[in-house]
Amino acid sequence: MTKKTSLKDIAQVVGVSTALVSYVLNNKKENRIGKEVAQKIRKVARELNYQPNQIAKSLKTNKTDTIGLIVADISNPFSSSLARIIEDEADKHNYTVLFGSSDEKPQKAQKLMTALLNRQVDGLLICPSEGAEAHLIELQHQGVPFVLIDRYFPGLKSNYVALDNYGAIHKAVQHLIDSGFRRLGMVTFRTGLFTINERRRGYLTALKENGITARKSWLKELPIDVQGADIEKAVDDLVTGPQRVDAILFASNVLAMHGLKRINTLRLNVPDEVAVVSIDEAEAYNLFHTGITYIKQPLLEIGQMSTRILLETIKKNNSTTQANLDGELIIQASTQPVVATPSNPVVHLAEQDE
Amino acid sequence: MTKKTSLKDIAQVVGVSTALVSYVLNNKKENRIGKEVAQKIRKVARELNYQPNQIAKSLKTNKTDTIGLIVADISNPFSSSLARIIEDEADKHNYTVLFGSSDEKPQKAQKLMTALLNRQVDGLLICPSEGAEAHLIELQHQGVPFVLIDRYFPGLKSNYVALDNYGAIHKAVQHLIDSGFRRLGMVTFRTGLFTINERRRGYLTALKENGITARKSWLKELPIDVQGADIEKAVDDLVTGPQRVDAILFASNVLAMHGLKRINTLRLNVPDEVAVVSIDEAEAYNLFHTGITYIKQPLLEIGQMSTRILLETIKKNNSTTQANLDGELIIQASTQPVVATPSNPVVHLAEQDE
DNA sequence: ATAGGCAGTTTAAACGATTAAATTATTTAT
DNA sequence: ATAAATAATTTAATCGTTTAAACTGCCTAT
Repeated sequence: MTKKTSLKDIAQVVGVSTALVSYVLNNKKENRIGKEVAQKIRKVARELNYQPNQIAKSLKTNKTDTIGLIVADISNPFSSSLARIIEDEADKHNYTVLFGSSDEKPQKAQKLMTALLNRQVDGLLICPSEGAEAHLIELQHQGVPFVLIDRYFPGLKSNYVALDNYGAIHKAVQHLIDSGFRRLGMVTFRTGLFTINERRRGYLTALKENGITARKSWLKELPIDVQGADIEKAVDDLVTGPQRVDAILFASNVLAMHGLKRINTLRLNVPDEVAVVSIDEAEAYNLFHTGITYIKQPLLEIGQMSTRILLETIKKNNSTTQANLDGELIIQASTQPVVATPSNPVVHLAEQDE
Repeated sequence: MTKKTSLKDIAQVVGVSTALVSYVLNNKKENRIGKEVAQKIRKVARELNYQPNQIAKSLKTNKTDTIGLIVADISNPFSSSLARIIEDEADKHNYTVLFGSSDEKPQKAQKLMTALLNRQVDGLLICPSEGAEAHLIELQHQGVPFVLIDRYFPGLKSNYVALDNYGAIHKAVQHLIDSGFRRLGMVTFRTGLFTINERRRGYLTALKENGITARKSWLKELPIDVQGADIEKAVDDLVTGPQRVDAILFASNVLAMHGLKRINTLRLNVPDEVAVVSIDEAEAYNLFHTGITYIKQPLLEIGQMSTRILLETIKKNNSTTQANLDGELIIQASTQPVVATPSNPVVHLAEQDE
């Protein structure tokens, strides 16, 4: 790369000190600088196409105007949509975003954070994996500003912005029950993550409140690094056998994606043979033969809010903000009450088997 | 943030100069450093959890081990998948990725590049928008290493890695014709971008070679910042009227997404009423009632190759690499030859109307 | 006349690393 | 014993900025 022009170059051309050039270009000490010199400096800066070296600036000011974003996988639509919102919000404040994918692996997340922090990011937006808690405490001790996104740890007093998972799933389950479904399967993750387990709690509580005994076989908990085939297997289990369900709730877009694919392959009619609700939206749902009822996460709000909180915290480490946002239940055809037909008599077996 | 330990801190504790600490921790002058001192330095560094300040290092070495990625929109699955591959490849070489979305707007792309370059990224991976050429030439003059991804300008001698668009579309069209479809619609973008126009050329040439006269109404060219409704309208036009097509080729995943949504809404049977081919793959296609034939871009290769070329160029500005990679045609049910049935006699009207 | 004030500008240190060159200490050869 | 060679370490400049403090004229008030 050819050398870029520095303050020194401008100073030399104009015949002043670099300090003065710096003052002028940063509009400091405005009233104490000669008008003509200021103008000349600005003119020369423009002519030489001066671009400040942020690295040098950062070294001195201890600020990089850069934030780090750590998600599980940037190629996941949830993550990339969020990334885009965060990028836009950061840009509004002249911040730039460094990113990395943790693959849900704590040690990879840790390595990422170190890399980002060594590059002196001013703060972090983190979608934490299971087992991240200890390291987050470490971050707090170091005084690194950060905001958790989508997930948080109830025992950790930190900023976070997340969906009210319990409430969202509770709402979805209630809707299914109100629509006449009673044998409700759920495909979710098996993990120690509080927010994910809140989804299970929402499901179980709503069933209980409606006097439905949850069957063990209805709840499919899969590892967080699940493969598509496992999800398909879970769906197979749910829709066959004497204890088969009449509705399935997918706890994430990845689960729904593979689940719907399987339902598609099995040529199951939705909602006649099985109703479906998903958490997260996905453009993909539009391609399914039936509109999919889903819980719409307030992504824009999550992204903007978390970014703003982070930038606030960077400015002055004040209070802790914790936000549990409401999800909106978007009702589509996949949970329409089933109308009885001769070939498909509506018989809800929930209370009568065994 | 609490102050991190610096070379100076270590030097003070051990009672040596910072230079020596630097030499030890970077394994320089290995044979000329006392064994015990070296060990002690390493020990103290570990104890104080020393993390080098990359900013300071960068200022001195003029290297940040950071590359910038500029795509049209990081939330687009094509971009985010690529981003993930690039991230992984960069990580292998201890590079970190800064990203930004240009929204296909040249001035936004320019602003982004300036921001990234001021942060002294070592090089750029760019998916350029229309009108970016002048600015890329500027980059070359500045000696900024960069590699274009997915798109390039034939008049610009620069590194690039892209799909062989002409060949890919040609292959897809030939496949449609071989499968018995003759009235082939195409939904693509209207733009000055060479690579996009290569898609149109592939389509028109393949038609011509097979003795099919392309009809103007078969080719739908939409603005690059197209809205979903426009795409749906284009599909409506293609599948209705006396000149209606029997197959549609979508020139990108965004186009296919909305197009298939519309086909879904219209309850058109694929491929009986209209065959479909798409460029780019998408998980979403799995949710469609029929498997979608598509051109699979060698994403992994594109991402890895472009990153490697960039890192090579950063190391020593040598030659120019230009790669046009082959797309693979993945044939699914959406282009199965239509079998005649009483209710759906196979009559291809291509040559007989008007 | 002369101290004080003000406008305009420069000096110089600092941020945290790297690294060529200089320095000091030790060993070896004569 | 002494010069030369080698080993181990330090000095000091540098990267491109920022910014407190010092400086230089000039003007004004006493």
